[in-house]
Amino acid sequence: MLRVSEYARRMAVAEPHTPTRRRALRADAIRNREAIVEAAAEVMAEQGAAVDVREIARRSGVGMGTLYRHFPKKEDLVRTVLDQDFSQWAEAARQAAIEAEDPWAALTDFYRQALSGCARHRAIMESFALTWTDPDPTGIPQLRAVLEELWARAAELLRPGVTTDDLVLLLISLGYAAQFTDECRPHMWNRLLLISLDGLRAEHREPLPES
Amino acid sequence: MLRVSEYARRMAVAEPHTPTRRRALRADAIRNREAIVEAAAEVMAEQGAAVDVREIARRSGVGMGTLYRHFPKKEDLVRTVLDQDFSQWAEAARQAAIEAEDPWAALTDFYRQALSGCARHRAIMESFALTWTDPDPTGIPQLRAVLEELWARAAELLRPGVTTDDLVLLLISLGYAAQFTDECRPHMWNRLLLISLDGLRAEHREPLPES
DNA sequence: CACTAGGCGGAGCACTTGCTCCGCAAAGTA
DNA sequence: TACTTTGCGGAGCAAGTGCTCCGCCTAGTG
Repeated sequence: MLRVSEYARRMAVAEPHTPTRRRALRADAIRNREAIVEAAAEVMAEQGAAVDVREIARRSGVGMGTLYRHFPKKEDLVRTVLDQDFSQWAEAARQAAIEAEDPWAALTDFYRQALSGCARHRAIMESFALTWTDPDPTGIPQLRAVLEELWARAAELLRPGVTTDDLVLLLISLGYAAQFTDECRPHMWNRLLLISLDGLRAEHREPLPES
Repeated sequence: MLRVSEYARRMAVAEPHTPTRRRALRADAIRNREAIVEAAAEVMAEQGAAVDVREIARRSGVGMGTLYRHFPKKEDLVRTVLDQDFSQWAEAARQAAIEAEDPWAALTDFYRQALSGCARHRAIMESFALTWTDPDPTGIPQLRAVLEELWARAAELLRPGVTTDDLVLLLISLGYAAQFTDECRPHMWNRLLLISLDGLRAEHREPLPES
């Protein structure tokens, strides 16, 4: 019969990275992990997810071995950063919306906040393309939920037939424009936003085509 | 003193690919060149310009040497295909516009034609990103000219303050949406288009922000 | 037909990029 | 402090991709 400590060691060998670790992470390991995520977020905002892993290691002042110890696949790191940044971004936009006075201002402020985020974070825009058809999308449902609520609040003011999907696609579409023009004409997307939102108003009664 | 033929040969050695060649291209060379461009156009529409050169060689039934003889850099081939496809695409959209009955229908038909092209040609969409800030842009001026004309024709019907640049950016923005949703919801972009165009109508008088 | 310039094919080079391996360092423990 | 276990660093491997090199072939010519 095995003693408990013996059993624990065997399990630890069998699954060294199981959630119930034998010991807590070492202090330097925690520091390094945080530095990696921070550097990755910075560089992914600038260049998107296709960045060289060596660049992330360099910026975080850490070796390749360390990086891959914490994140066995590049994809793991990318997902971690995306989960974090996408959530923060969506939450900031939601806050902007709930602070608004009326339903229409809520919609406008939501888009304004969200789009200024898109303009400065390449990886977030890219993540739409990845998660749009993903069976287990990361953040889209979170975003959909917010837009669903804004849609419901503004229902009376919205053109008949407009769906939450339309609002999501509008965000993605303008997000691309925002990123596209960010360097040479930083706030040009505001004009398109105003135009599009006016097109969403209830006074337009021409029915929208089936998608 | 040199004989003329001798002189010509020396020149040919000095600049073997000068427009005034010593001889016309061989028949097989012409066939191969066309096959390469055709295959490249096909694969770039599917996958964008980042495609593997070997894939183009394979599809055109030609070796790497042949491909690089005709197009010394991948960039040369990409530009050739893009010039061709972009022009065809822009021309098709222009045709759709001039066949329309009234100025507003012209604008609508132009966008509809252009966007259905965007949806099925990745490289054209990508080329916007490349040529937007390019000092010597390939096709954008051509496109701008058409939109400029449509803008002038529809001036009375358009919201005050709307510029040709707004129309260009709207096209790019919706083009992204069209491509984005092409696989799962092929014509969803039509809804956004209708919404955006309604936002462009003269009845909206709220001034647009400076860009 | 014979000859040759021009064209062809694809193995292979150079570089990038995701990832691994293993000798070494140092955090945590008794 | 001495020792063990966890973590660290970066050279180097493997696969992908742009491009070259060179021996062979053939279209066009006389």
